Amino acid sequence: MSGWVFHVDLDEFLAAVEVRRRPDLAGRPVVVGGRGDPTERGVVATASYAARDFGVGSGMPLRVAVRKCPGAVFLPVDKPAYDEASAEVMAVLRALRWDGDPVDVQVLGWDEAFVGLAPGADTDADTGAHADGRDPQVFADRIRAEVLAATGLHCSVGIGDNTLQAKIATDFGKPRGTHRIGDDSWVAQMGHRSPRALWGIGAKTERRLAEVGVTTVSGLAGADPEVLDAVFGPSTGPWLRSLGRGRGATRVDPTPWVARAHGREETFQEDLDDDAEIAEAVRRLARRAAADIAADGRPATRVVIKVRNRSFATITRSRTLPAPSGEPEVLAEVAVGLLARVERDRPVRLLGVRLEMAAPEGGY
DNA sequence: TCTGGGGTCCTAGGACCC
DNA sequence: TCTGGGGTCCTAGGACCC
Repeated sequence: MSGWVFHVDLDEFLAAVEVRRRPDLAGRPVVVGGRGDPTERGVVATASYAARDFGVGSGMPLRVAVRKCPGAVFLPVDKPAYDEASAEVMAVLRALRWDGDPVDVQVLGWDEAFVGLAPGADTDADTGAHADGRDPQVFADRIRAEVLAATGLHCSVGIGDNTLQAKIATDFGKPRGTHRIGDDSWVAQMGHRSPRALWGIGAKTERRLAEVGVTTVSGLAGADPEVLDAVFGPSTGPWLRSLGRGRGATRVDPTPWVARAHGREETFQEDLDDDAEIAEAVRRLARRAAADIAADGRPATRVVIKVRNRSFATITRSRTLPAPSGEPEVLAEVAVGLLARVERDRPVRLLGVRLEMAAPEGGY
């Protein structure tokens, strides 16, 4: 074991950024999502805690949210504002020092990151990682205080012996708090819970695990590896078992994230039923995605389109290009051409175009 | 009351080749 | 006599996360 891992997660991030620039909204139910119009198609991206008291939560259709909380303030998703606020927070984290030693930061998304001591700082000869007298609780409180002082935003911090434990611990600390889960307390804190509590296990996997008799984290830890492999495959099976045992990366990886693909998709306010209109929409989405990969300076190797019809059935069609291309019109033609391979029998609610890119120079 | 938009990774079957 | 077997690429779909 090489040291503590911290997981920093901003509280009600999108709503908090909105409140920061509109202090009159403080304490009020605020719902950020879609274009900010709760009569439109769209879902809740973030609800403030005051809105959550009314039963509003992430992923909920805006039309449902407004029914549960008619008095809420509905705001559109303002990506540039959150990009900016996120960069502020990450800069604070990167500037942190723990007893004078620098830290590594691994960004997971707009509002969360792992933080850990950079290699070298905590390896005090052979004494072991936690034997150097540092108090992780004190440092976690410092992280919260510094982020708040520099950005005006509240966060919660999880402490773990690895990334999985730290990530899960944060939820127990929310809001505005800290919590620790370590190898020494994993079973006591997590053993009795549903596997769904683990980062990476969703509703579907929870159900499939239950079908083979695994209904708790401890049950997953002790499950027959052959059964897991047979049900989930030779890669996913061992990984699931390791989750049950509370295993995760013990090092924070500061390598900057490099995108594999860029995509654009749109759910239409009114379903499209005209082939020419559909083709034109695909062309438009392809051009936007092409602009995204151009900004990355890498050509596309493969084009994928996505078509979701009125009954929510989703079809994808893809083509690997004979040679990589960054030409918007070439990519748009390929995307439109893929439409011919979709037998459409009803109106379309969503169209998407994704461009997979060539690996950057030097690989990932 | 219908269910966003941005991503990643894994699985599985068929084609193709040796 | 039914028609090895392994490796790799391509395609479609599924699951998950923020």
